[in-house]
Amino acid sequence: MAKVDTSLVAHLPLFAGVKPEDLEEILREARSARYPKNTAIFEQGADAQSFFLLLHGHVRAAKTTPTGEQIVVRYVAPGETFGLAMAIGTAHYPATAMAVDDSVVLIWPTSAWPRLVERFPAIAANTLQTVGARLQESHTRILEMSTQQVEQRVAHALLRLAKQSGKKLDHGIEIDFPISRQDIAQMTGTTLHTVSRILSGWESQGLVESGRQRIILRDPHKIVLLSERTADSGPA
Amino acid sequence: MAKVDTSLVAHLPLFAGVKPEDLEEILREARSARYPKNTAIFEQGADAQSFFLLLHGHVRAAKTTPTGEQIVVRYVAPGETFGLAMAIGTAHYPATAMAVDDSVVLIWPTSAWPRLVERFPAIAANTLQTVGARLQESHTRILEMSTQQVEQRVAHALLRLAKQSGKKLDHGIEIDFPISRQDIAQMTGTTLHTVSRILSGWESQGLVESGRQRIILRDPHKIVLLSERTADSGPA
DNA sequence: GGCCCGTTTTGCGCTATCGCAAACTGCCTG
DNA sequence: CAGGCAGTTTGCGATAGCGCAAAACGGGCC
Repeated sequence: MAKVDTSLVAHLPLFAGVKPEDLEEILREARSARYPKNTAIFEQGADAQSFFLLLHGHVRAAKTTPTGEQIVVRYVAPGETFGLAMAIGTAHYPATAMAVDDSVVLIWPTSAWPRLVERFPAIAANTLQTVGARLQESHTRILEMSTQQVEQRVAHALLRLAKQSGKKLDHGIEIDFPISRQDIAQMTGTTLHTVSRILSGWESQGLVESGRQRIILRDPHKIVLLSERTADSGPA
Repeated sequence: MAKVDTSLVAHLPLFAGVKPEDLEEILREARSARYPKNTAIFEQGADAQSFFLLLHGHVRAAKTTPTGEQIVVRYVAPGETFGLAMAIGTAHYPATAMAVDDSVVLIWPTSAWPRLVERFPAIAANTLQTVGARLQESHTRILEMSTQQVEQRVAHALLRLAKQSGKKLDHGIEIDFPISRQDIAQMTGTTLHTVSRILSGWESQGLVESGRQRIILRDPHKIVLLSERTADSGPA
Protein backbone atom coordinates (compact mmCIF):
# COMPACT_ATOMS: atom_id res chain seq x y z
CA MET A 1 0.00 0.00 0.00
CA ALA A 2 1.28 3.44 -0.90
CA LYS A 3 2.24 5.44 2.14
CA VAL A 4 0.76 8.92 2.27
CA ASP A 5 2.95 11.61 3.64
CA THR A 6 1.29 13.69 6.31
CA SER A 7 2.67 16.86 4.82
CA LEU A 8 0.46 16.34 1.82
CA VAL A 9 -2.73 16.59 3.80
CA ALA A 10 -1.85 18.35 7.05
CA HIS A 11 -3.00 21.71 5.80
CA LEU A 12 -6.46 20.52 4.73
CA PRO A 13 -9.48 21.95 6.52
CA LEU A 14 -10.51 18.44 7.52
CA PHE A 15 -7.43 18.14 9.70
CA ALA A 16 -7.34 21.63 11.14
CA GLY A 17 -6.43 21.41 14.79
CA VAL A 18 -5.17 17.84 14.57
CA LYS A 19 -1.66 17.24 15.88
CA PRO A 20 0.87 15.81 13.42
CA GLU A 21 1.37 12.61 15.36
CA ASP A 22 -2.38 12.11 15.52
CA LEU A 23 -2.60 12.72 11.83
CA GLU A 24 -0.17 9.89 11.33
CA GLU A 25 -2.49 7.62 13.21
CA ILE A 26 -5.50 8.76 11.24
CA LEU A 27 -3.79 8.15 7.95
CA ARG A 28 -2.79 4.68 9.01
CA GLU A 29 -6.43 3.71 8.88
CA ALA A 30 -6.79 4.83 5.31
CA ARG A 31 -5.78 3.18 2.12
CA SER A 32 -5.29 4.95 -1.14
CA ALA A 33 -6.62 4.04 -4.54
CA ARG A 34 -6.51 5.29 -8.07
CA TYR A 35 -9.58 5.62 -10.27
CA PRO A 36 -9.04 6.07 -13.99
CA LYS A 37 -10.99 8.69 -15.86
CA ASN A 38 -14.69 7.86 -16.23
CA THR A 39 -14.85 5.15 -13.62
CA ALA A 40 -17.41 5.16 -10.83
CA ILE A 41 -16.14 5.41 -7.26
CA PHE A 42 -19.48 4.59 -5.75
CA GLU A 43 -23.06 4.40 -6.95
CA GLN A 44 -26.11 6.15 -5.64
CA GLY A 45 -28.03 3.86 -3.33
CA ALA A 46 -25.12 1.53 -2.58
CA ASP A 47 -24.11 0.73 0.99
CA ALA A 48 -21.89 3.48 2.29
CA GLN A 49 -18.91 1.37 3.23
CA SER A 50 -16.27 4.06 2.91
CA PHE A 51 -15.68 7.75 2.91
CA PHE A 52 -13.14 9.53 0.80
CA LEU A 53 -10.64 12.31 0.53
CA LEU A 54 -9.65 13.36 -2.95
CA LEU A 55 -5.90 13.76 -3.32
CA HIS A 56 -5.62 14.26 -7.02
CA GLY A 57 -7.95 14.55 -9.99
CA HIS A 58 -11.60 15.54 -10.11
CA VAL A 59 -14.78 13.78 -9.14
CA ARG A 60 -18.35 14.51 -10.16
CA ALA A 61 -21.14 13.79 -7.69
CA ALA A 62 -24.47 13.33 -9.45
CA LYS A 63 -27.96 12.41 -8.37
CA THR A 64 -30.39 10.50 -10.55
CA THR A 65 -34.18 10.53 -10.42
CA PRO A 66 -36.28 7.38 -10.63
CA THR A 67 -37.06 8.42 -14.20
CA GLY A 68 -33.43 8.69 -15.16
CA GLU A 69 -32.82 12.41 -15.19
CA GLN A 70 -29.58 13.48 -13.60
CA ILE A 71 -28.27 16.55 -11.89
CA VAL A 72 -24.71 17.32 -10.94
CA VAL A 73 -24.58 17.88 -7.20
CA ARG A 74 -21.03 19.19 -7.26
CA TYR A 75 -17.54 18.71 -8.53
CA VAL A 76 -15.04 17.59 -5.94
CA ALA A 77 -11.64 19.25 -6.06
CA PRO A 78 -8.42 17.87 -4.56
CA GLY A 79 -8.34 18.25 -0.80
CA GLU A 80 -12.09 17.87 -0.39
CA THR A 81 -13.91 15.00 1.26
CA PHE A 82 -16.81 13.16 -0.33
CA GLY A 83 -19.01 10.18 0.33
CA LEU A 84 -19.60 11.25 3.92
CA ALA A 85 -22.94 9.48 3.93
CA MET A 86 -22.71 7.99 7.35
CA ALA A 87 -21.23 11.02 9.01
CA ILE A 88 -24.46 12.72 8.09
CA GLY A 89 -26.59 9.78 9.04
CA THR A 90 -27.29 7.79 5.92
CA ALA A 91 -26.43 4.16 5.34
CA HIS A 92 -26.49 4.59 1.57
CA TYR A 93 -24.77 6.97 -0.76
CA PRO A 94 -27.24 9.63 -1.88
CA ALA A 95 -25.40 10.23 -5.15
CA THR A 96 -23.03 8.62 -7.60
CA ALA A 97 -19.37 9.64 -7.62
CA MET A 98 -17.46 9.39 -10.84
CA ALA A 99 -13.86 10.26 -11.60
CA VAL A 100 -13.89 12.75 -14.46
CA ASP A 101 -10.12 12.63 -14.64
CA ASP A 102 -7.62 10.09 -13.43
CA SER A 103 -8.00 10.50 -9.69
CA VAL A 104 -6.32 9.41 -6.49
CA VAL A 105 -8.24 9.15 -3.25
CA LEU A 106 -7.75 8.20 0.35
CA ILE A 107 -10.35 5.74 1.60
CA TRP A 108 -11.44 5.13 5.14
CA PRO A 109 -13.91 2.44 6.09
CA THR A 110 -17.14 3.93 7.33
CA SER A 111 -16.66 1.95 10.51
CA ALA A 112 -13.63 4.06 11.34
CA TRP A 113 -15.65 7.26 11.52
CA PRO A 114 -17.15 6.97 15.01
CA ARG A 115 -13.77 6.09 16.42
CA LEU A 116 -12.01 8.94 14.67
CA VAL A 117 -14.61 11.42 15.78
CA GLU A 118 -14.37 10.25 19.34
CA ARG A 119 -10.60 10.40 19.49
CA PHE A 120 -10.33 13.62 17.46
CA PRO A 121 -13.38 15.77 17.99
CA ALA A 122 -11.88 18.46 15.80
CA ILE A 123 -12.70 16.27 12.85
CA ALA A 124 -16.40 16.39 13.62
CA ALA A 125 -16.25 20.15 14.01
CA ASN A 126 -14.33 20.54 10.77
CA THR A 127 -16.72 18.32 8.91
CA LEU A 128 -19.64 20.26 10.30
CA GLN A 129 -18.12 23.37 8.79
CA THR A 130 -17.66 21.85 5.36
CA VAL A 131 -21.11 20.35 5.31
CA GLY A 132 -22.45 23.70 6.46
CA ALA A 133 -20.65 25.43 3.63
CA ARG A 134 -22.13 22.98 1.16
CA LEU A 135 -25.56 23.64 2.58
CA GLN A 136 -25.10 27.32 1.97
CA GLU A 137 -23.98 26.68 -1.58
CA SER A 138 -27.06 24.60 -2.15
CA HIS A 139 -29.25 27.40 -0.89
CA THR A 140 -27.50 29.81 -3.18
CA ARG A 141 -28.11 27.47 -6.04
CA ILE A 142 -31.80 27.21 -5.17
CA LEU A 143 -31.97 30.97 -4.97
CA GLU A 144 -30.42 31.28 -8.41
CA MET A 145 -32.68 28.70 -9.94
CA SER A 146 -35.67 30.49 -8.50
CA THR A 147 -34.80 34.00 -9.48
CA GLN A 148 -32.40 34.05 -12.41
CA GLN A 149 -32.57 33.27 -16.06
CA VAL A 150 -30.60 30.46 -17.55
CA GLU A 151 -27.86 32.66 -18.94
CA GLN A 152 -27.10 34.16 -15.53
CA ARG A 153 -27.10 30.75 -13.92
CA VAL A 154 -24.65 29.39 -16.46
CA ALA A 155 -22.43 32.41 -15.90
CA HIS A 156 -22.46 31.84 -12.16
CA ALA A 157 -21.76 28.15 -12.56
CA LEU A 158 -18.74 28.74 -14.79
CA LEU A 159 -17.37 31.42 -12.50
CA ARG A 160 -17.68 29.08 -9.55
CA LEU A 161 -15.95 26.29 -11.42
CA ALA A 162 -13.20 28.65 -12.47
CA LYS A 163 -12.71 29.74 -8.90
CA GLN A 164 -12.62 26.21 -7.58
CA SER A 165 -10.68 24.53 -10.35
CA GLY A 166 -9.48 27.21 -12.71
CA LYS A 167 -6.07 27.13 -14.29
CA LYS A 168 -4.71 30.54 -15.15
CA LEU A 169 -3.59 30.90 -18.72
CA ASP A 170 -2.24 34.06 -20.24
CA HIS A 171 -5.36 34.34 -22.37
CA GLY A 172 -7.89 33.47 -19.69
CA ILE A 173 -8.89 30.90 -17.12
CA GLU A 174 -9.40 27.30 -18.11
CA ILE A 175 -11.60 24.92 -16.22
CA ASP A 176 -9.15 22.25 -15.30
CA PHE A 177 -11.08 19.09 -16.05
CA PRO A 178 -13.26 17.75 -18.85
CA ILE A 179 -16.76 19.14 -18.67
CA SER A 180 -19.49 18.91 -21.28
CA ARG A 181 -22.46 21.16 -22.09
CA GLN A 182 -24.58 18.41 -20.68
CA ASP A 183 -22.74 18.62 -17.36
CA ILE A 184 -23.27 22.34 -17.19
CA ALA A 185 -26.93 21.88 -18.04
CA GLN A 186 -27.21 19.46 -15.14
CA MET A 187 -25.61 21.97 -12.81
CA THR A 188 -27.92 24.79 -13.76
CA GLY A 189 -31.22 23.09 -14.36
CA THR A 190 -31.45 23.48 -18.09
CA THR A 191 -30.78 21.48 -21.26
CA LEU A 192 -27.55 20.91 -23.12
CA HIS A 193 -29.11 22.65 -26.12
CA THR A 194 -29.64 25.85 -24.25
CA VAL A 195 -26.15 25.72 -22.78
CA SER A 196 -24.71 25.18 -26.22
CA ARG A 197 -26.59 28.18 -27.61
CA ILE A 198 -25.43 30.36 -24.74
CA LEU A 199 -21.79 29.36 -25.07
CA SER A 200 -21.94 29.83 -28.84
CA GLY A 201 -23.22 33.32 -28.25
CA TRP A 202 -20.50 34.08 -25.76
CA GLU A 203 -17.85 32.64 -28.01
CA SER A 204 -18.86 34.96 -30.82
CA GLN A 205 -18.51 37.87 -28.40
CA GLY A 206 -15.08 36.68 -27.33
CA LEU A 207 -16.12 35.96 -23.75
CA VAL A 208 -15.16 32.32 -23.84
CA GLU A 209 -13.28 29.86 -25.93
CA SER A 210 -14.54 26.35 -25.79
CA GLY A 211 -14.60 23.01 -27.43
CA ARG A 212 -15.13 19.39 -26.67
CA GLN A 213 -15.42 19.15 -22.88
CA ARG A 214 -13.20 22.17 -22.53
CA ILE A 215 -13.98 25.74 -21.55
CA ILE A 216 -11.75 28.76 -21.20
CA LEU A 217 -13.06 31.99 -19.77
CA ARG A 218 -11.39 34.65 -21.86
CA ASP A 219 -13.04 37.60 -20.21
CA PRO A 220 -14.05 36.67 -16.67
CA HIS A 221 -14.92 40.22 -15.81
CA LYS A 222 -17.53 40.54 -18.52
CA ILE A 223 -18.95 37.21 -17.45
CA VAL A 224 -19.30 38.55 -13.95
CA LEU A 225 -21.23 41.47 -15.37
CA LEU A 226 -23.42 39.05 -17.28
CA SER A 227 -24.05 37.00 -14.18
CA GLU A 228 -25.27 40.08 -12.36
CA ARG A 229 -27.49 41.38 -15.08
CA THR A 230 -31.15 41.05 -14.21
CA ALA A 231 -33.88 40.33 -16.73
CA ASP A 232 -34.59 43.96 -17.39
CA SER A 233 -31.29 45.71 -16.71
CA GLY A 234 -29.37 47.06 -19.63
CA PRO A 235 -29.55 46.20 -23.30
CA ALA A 236 -29.12 42.73 -24.66
CA MET B 1 -36.43 33.69 33.54
CA ALA B 2 -38.69 30.77 32.82
CA LYS B 3 -37.12 27.47 33.73
CA VAL B 4 -37.23 24.85 31.01
CA ASP B 5 -37.89 21.35 32.12
CA THR B 6 -35.40 18.87 30.74
CA SER B 7 -38.14 16.40 29.99
CA LEU B 8 -39.46 18.76 27.35
CA VAL B 9 -36.33 18.57 25.26
CA ALA B 10 -34.52 15.41 26.34
CA HIS B 11 -35.91 13.38 23.47
CA LEU B 12 -34.81 15.80 20.75
CA PRO B 13 -32.22 14.62 18.23
CA LEU B 14 -29.95 17.48 19.25
CA PHE B 15 -29.56 15.96 22.70
CA ALA B 16 -29.34 12.32 21.73
CA GLY B 17 -26.68 10.66 23.84
CA VAL B 18 -26.51 13.47 26.38
CA LYS B 19 -26.98 12.48 30.00
CA PRO B 20 -29.88 14.09 31.87
CA GLU B 21 -27.62 15.84 34.35
CA ASP B 22 -25.53 17.22 31.50
CA LEU B 23 -28.67 18.38 29.80
CA GLU B 24 -29.50 20.35 32.88
CA GLU B 25 -26.19 22.12 32.59
CA ILE B 26 -26.68 22.82 28.92
CA LEU B 27 -30.09 24.31 29.48
CA ARG B 28 -28.75 26.56 32.19
CA GLU B 29 -26.83 28.43 29.53
CA ALA B 30 -29.94 29.15 27.52
CA ARG B 31 -32.65 31.66 27.98
CA SER B 32 -36.08 31.42 26.48
CA ALA B 33 -38.02 34.05 24.63
CA ARG B 34 -41.36 34.47 22.98
CA TYR B 35 -41.78 35.98 19.52
CA PRO B 36 -45.26 37.06 18.49
CA LYS B 37 -46.57 36.16 15.10
CA ASN B 38 -44.89 38.02 12.25
CA THR B 39 -41.90 39.27 14.18
CA ALA B 40 -38.35 38.75 13.01
CA ILE B 41 -36.06 36.63 15.18
CA PHE B 42 -32.96 37.58 13.27
CA GLU B 43 -32.18 39.25 9.98
CA GLN B 44 -30.08 37.99 7.11
CA GLY B 45 -26.62 39.48 7.31
CA ALA B 46 -26.77 40.36 11.00
CA ASP B 47 -24.06 39.23 13.41
CA ALA B 48 -24.80 35.70 14.50
CA GLN B 49 -24.92 36.31 18.22
CA SER B 50 -27.15 33.41 19.13
CA PHE B 51 -28.44 30.08 18.02
CA PHE B 52 -31.91 28.79 18.63
CA LEU B 53 -34.07 25.83 19.42
CA LEU B 54 -37.73 26.18 18.60
CA LEU B 55 -39.96 24.98 21.40
CA HIS B 56 -43.31 26.08 20.16
CA GLY B 57 -44.73 27.74 17.10
CA HIS B 58 -43.34 27.93 13.58
CA VAL B 59 -40.52 29.89 12.02
CA ARG B 60 -39.86 30.68 8.39
CA ALA B 61 -36.24 30.97 7.23
CA ALA B 62 -36.00 33.04 4.06
CA LYS B 63 -33.15 34.29 1.92
CA THR B 64 -33.28 37.54 -0.01
CA THR B 65 -31.36 38.49 -3.13
CA PRO B 66 -29.67 41.85 -3.58
CA THR B 67 -32.55 42.73 -5.92
CA GLY B 68 -35.18 41.93 -3.34
CA GLU B 69 -36.50 38.55 -4.45
CA GLN B 70 -37.02 36.07 -1.69
CA ILE B 71 -37.06 32.35 -1.33
CA VAL B 72 -38.18 30.32 1.62
CA VAL B 73 -35.28 28.19 2.77
CA ARG B 74 -37.39 26.12 5.12
CA TYR B 75 -40.01 26.14 7.80
CA VAL B 76 -38.74 25.29 11.25
CA ALA B 77 -40.94 23.00 13.32
CA PRO B 78 -40.87 22.66 17.11
CA GLY B 79 -37.87 20.69 18.31
CA GLU B 80 -35.63 21.85 15.49
CA THR B 81 -32.62 24.09 15.78
CA PHE B 82 -32.04 27.14 13.62
CA GLY B 83 -29.62 30.03 13.30
CA LEU B 84 -26.63 27.70 13.59
CA ALA B 85 -24.55 30.12 11.57
CA MET B 86 -21.41 29.86 13.60
CA ALA B 87 -21.54 26.14 14.07
CA ILE B 88 -21.20 25.94 10.33
CA GLY B 89 -18.58 28.64 10.15
CA THR B 90 -20.34 31.89 9.37
CA ALA B 91 -20.26 35.01 11.47
CA HIS B 92 -23.48 36.31 9.96
CA TYR B 93 -26.89 34.79 9.54
CA PRO B 94 -27.35 33.67 5.94
CA ALA B 95 -31.12 34.09 6.10
CA THR B 96 -33.89 35.88 7.93
CA ALA B 97 -35.93 34.03 10.53
CA MET B 98 -39.48 35.13 11.12
CA ALA B 99 -42.08 33.73 13.48
CA VAL B 100 -45.12 32.83 11.39
CA ASP B 101 -47.04 31.99 14.54
CA ASP B 102 -46.57 32.97 18.14
CA SER B 103 -43.37 31.10 18.91
CA VAL B 104 -41.23 30.19 21.88
CA VAL B 105 -37.53 29.54 21.50
CA LEU B 106 -34.51 28.66 23.56
CA ILE B 107 -31.56 30.94 22.89
CA TRP B 108 -27.91 30.22 23.47
CA PRO B 109 -25.21 32.78 22.90
CA THR B 110 -23.01 31.83 19.99
CA SER B 111 -20.07 32.02 22.35
CA ALA B 112 -21.41 29.01 24.23
CA TRP B 113 -21.14 26.74 21.22
CA PRO B 114 -17.43 25.89 21.29
CA ARG B 115 -17.65 25.10 24.98
CA LEU B 116 -20.74 22.94 24.59
CA VAL B 117 -19.20 21.03 21.74
CA GLU B 118 -16.05 20.42 23.67
CA ARG B 119 -17.81 19.20 26.78
CA PHE B 120 -20.48 17.27 24.91
CA PRO B 121 -19.12 16.00 21.62
CA ALA B 122 -22.41 14.23 20.94
CA ILE B 123 -23.88 17.63 20.20
CA ALA B 124 -21.48 18.19 17.34
CA ALA B 125 -22.23 14.76 15.96
CA ASN B 126 -25.97 15.30 16.27
CA THR B 127 -25.76 18.68 14.62
CA LEU B 128 -23.72 17.18 11.82
CA GLN B 129 -26.54 14.77 11.22
CA THR B 130 -29.21 17.45 11.10
CA VAL B 131 -27.18 19.67 8.85
CA GLY B 132 -26.49 16.67 6.67
CA ALA B 133 -30.18 15.91 6.47
CA ARG B 134 -30.87 19.50 5.44
CA LEU B 135 -28.21 19.25 2.78
CA GLN B 136 -29.92 16.22 1.36
CA GLU B 137 -33.25 18.00 1.37
CA SER B 138 -31.67 20.87 -0.49
CA HIS B 139 -30.32 18.51 -3.09
CA THR B 140 -33.72 16.96 -3.47
CA ARG B 141 -35.18 20.39 -3.95
CA ILE B 142 -32.61 21.23 -6.60
CA LEU B 143 -33.37 17.96 -8.32
CA GLU B 144 -37.07 18.76 -8.33
CA MET B 145 -36.56 22.26 -9.62
CA SER B 146 -34.40 20.89 -12.39
CA THR B 147 -36.59 18.07 -13.54
CA GLN B 148 -40.19 18.64 -12.55
CA GLN B 149 -42.93 20.97 -13.60
CA VAL B 150 -44.39 23.48 -11.26
CA GLU B 151 -47.46 21.44 -10.40
CA GLN B 152 -45.37 18.48 -9.26
CA ARG B 153 -43.13 20.71 -7.23
CA VAL B 154 -46.06 22.31 -5.47
CA ALA B 155 -47.48 18.87 -4.74
CA HIS B 156 -44.18 17.76 -3.23
CA ALA B 157 -43.87 20.91 -1.19
CA LEU B 158 -47.32 20.54 0.30
CA LEU B 159 -46.80 16.89 1.06
CA ARG B 160 -43.56 17.70 2.83
CA LEU B 161 -45.21 20.44 4.85
CA ALA B 162 -48.05 18.11 5.74
CA LYS B 163 -45.59 15.50 6.89
CA GLN B 164 -43.59 17.94 8.95
CA SER B 165 -46.38 20.05 10.36
CA GLY B 166 -49.63 18.44 9.37
CA LYS B 167 -52.60 18.26 11.71
CA LYS B 168 -54.87 15.34 11.06
CA LEU B 169 -58.49 16.27 10.63
CA ASP B 170 -61.25 13.84 9.87
CA HIS B 171 -61.59 15.36 6.41
CA GLY B 172 -57.91 15.64 5.59
CA ILE B 173 -54.59 17.03 6.77
CA GLU B 174 -54.23 20.68 7.58
CA ILE B 175 -50.94 22.50 7.42
CA ASP B 176 -50.65 23.72 10.93
CA PHE B 177 -49.50 27.30 10.45
CA PRO B 178 -50.43 30.25 8.27
CA ILE B 179 -48.95 29.93 4.81
CA SER B 180 -49.76 31.99 1.75
CA ARG B 181 -49.60 31.22 -1.97
CA GLN B 182 -46.66 33.56 -2.08
CA ASP B 183 -44.84 31.44 0.50
CA ILE B 184 -45.45 28.30 -1.50
CA ALA B 185 -44.28 30.06 -4.62
CA GLN B 186 -41.07 30.96 -2.83
CA MET B 187 -40.56 27.37 -1.79
CA THR B 188 -41.01 25.99 -5.27
CA GLY B 189 -39.46 28.60 -7.49
CA THR B 190 -42.57 29.95 -9.11
CA THR B 191 -45.01 32.84 -8.74
CA LEU B 192 -47.96 33.27 -6.46
CA HIS B 193 -50.17 33.50 -9.53
CA THR B 194 -49.21 30.09 -10.74
CA VAL B 195 -49.63 28.60 -7.27
CA SER B 196 -53.05 30.17 -7.01
CA ARG B 197 -54.09 28.71 -10.35
CA ILE B 198 -52.85 25.28 -9.36
CA LEU B 199 -54.61 25.29 -6.01
CA SER B 200 -57.81 26.53 -7.62
CA GLY B 201 -57.62 23.64 -10.00
CA TRP B 202 -57.05 21.16 -7.22
CA GLU B 203 -59.82 22.66 -5.18
CA SER B 204 -62.32 22.15 -7.98
CA GLN B 205 -61.24 18.52 -8.13
CA GLY B 206 -61.69 18.15 -4.39
CA LEU B 207 -58.02 17.50 -3.71
CA VAL B 208 -57.57 20.41 -1.35
CA GLU B 209 -59.56 22.91 0.58
CA SER B 210 -57.91 26.21 1.09
CA GLY B 211 -58.35 29.81 1.95
CA ARG B 212 -56.50 32.74 3.31
CA GLN B 213 -53.13 31.37 4.48
CA ARG B 214 -54.71 28.03 5.12
CA ILE B 215 -54.48 24.76 3.27
CA ILE B 216 -56.07 21.40 3.93
CA LEU B 217 -55.10 18.36 1.91
CA ARG B 218 -58.37 16.54 1.42
CA ASP B 219 -56.98 13.73 -0.65
CA PRO B 220 -53.30 13.26 0.12
CA HIS B 221 -53.10 10.07 -1.86
CA LYS B 222 -54.20 11.69 -5.08
CA ILE B 223 -51.74 14.48 -4.45
CA VAL B 224 -48.99 11.90 -4.13
CA LEU B 225 -50.01 10.53 -7.51
CA LEU B 226 -49.91 14.03 -8.93
CA SER B 227 -46.45 14.61 -7.49
CA GLU B 228 -45.20 11.50 -9.22
CA ARG B 229 -46.76 12.16 -12.56
CA THR B 230 -44.18 13.05 -15.16
CA ALA B 231 -44.78 15.48 -17.97
CA ASP B 232 -45.96 12.82 -20.38
CA SER B 233 -47.42 10.12 -18.15
CA GLY B 234 -51.15 9.64 -18.15
CA PRO B 235 -53.96 12.04 -19.04
CA ALA B 236 -54.54 15.31 -17.29
C1' DG C 1 -5.07 7.28 -42.02
C1' DG C 2 -9.78 6.33 -41.92
C1' DC C 3 -13.77 5.16 -39.29
C1' DC C 4 -16.88 5.50 -35.55
C1' DC C 5 -19.00 7.46 -31.73
C1' DG C 6 -19.79 10.89 -28.37
C1' DT C 7 -20.25 15.84 -28.36
C1' DT C 8 -21.75 20.01 -30.14
C1' DT C 9 -24.37 23.07 -33.08
C1' DT C 10 -28.43 24.87 -35.07
C1' DG C 11 -33.25 25.29 -36.85
C1' DC C 12 -38.05 25.43 -35.77
C1' DG C 13 -42.36 25.11 -33.59
C1' DC C 14 -44.57 24.70 -29.09
C1' DT C 15 -46.09 25.49 -24.50
C1' DA C 16 -45.68 25.96 -19.63
C1' DT C 17 -45.22 29.62 -17.11
C1' DC C 18 -44.49 34.34 -16.36
C1' DG C 19 -45.91 39.26 -16.00
C1' DC C 20 -49.08 42.63 -15.76
C1' DA C 21 -53.59 44.29 -14.63
C1' DA C 22 -57.80 44.30 -12.49
C1' DA C 23 -61.34 42.61 -9.73
C1' DC C 24 -62.67 40.11 -5.68
C1' DT C 25 -62.83 38.41 -0.80
C1' DG C 26 -62.50 37.78 3.90
C1' DC C 27 -60.31 39.64 8.15
C1' DC C 28 -59.08 42.74 11.27
C1' DT C 29 -59.29 47.40 12.91
C1' DG C 30 -61.00 51.49 14.44
C1' DC D 1 -70.33 48.10 11.40
C1' DA D 2 -67.84 50.33 7.83
C1' DG D 3 -63.51 50.61 5.73
C1' DG D 4 -59.20 49.25 4.45
C1' DC D 5 -55.83 46.06 3.46
C1' DA D 6 -53.48 41.86 2.70
C1' DG D 7 -54.21 37.93 0.33
C1' DT D 8 -56.36 35.61 -3.58
C1' DT D 9 -58.39 34.81 -8.10
C1' DT D 10 -58.63 35.23 -12.96
C1' DG D 11 -57.90 36.89 -17.74
C1' DC D 12 -54.87 37.79 -21.36
C1' DG D 13 -50.92 38.28 -23.99
C1' DA D 14 -45.78 37.62 -24.26
C1' DT D 15 -41.69 34.73 -24.21
C1' DA D 16 -37.84 32.13 -22.45
C1' DG D 17 -36.53 27.97 -22.92
C1' DC D 18 -37.81 23.23 -24.10
C1' DG D 19 -38.17 19.23 -27.20
C1' DC D 20 -37.36 17.12 -31.30
C1' DA D 21 -34.65 16.40 -35.35
C1' DA D 22 -30.78 16.56 -38.11
C1' DA D 23 -26.45 17.84 -39.36
C1' DA D 24 -21.67 19.01 -38.38
C1' DC D 25 -17.66 18.24 -35.81
C1' DG D 26 -13.63 16.30 -33.59
C1' DG D 27 -10.86 12.77 -31.23
C1' DG D 28 -9.41 8.61 -30.34
C1' DC D 29 -8.94 3.89 -31.66
C1' DC D 30 -7.88 0.22 -34.67
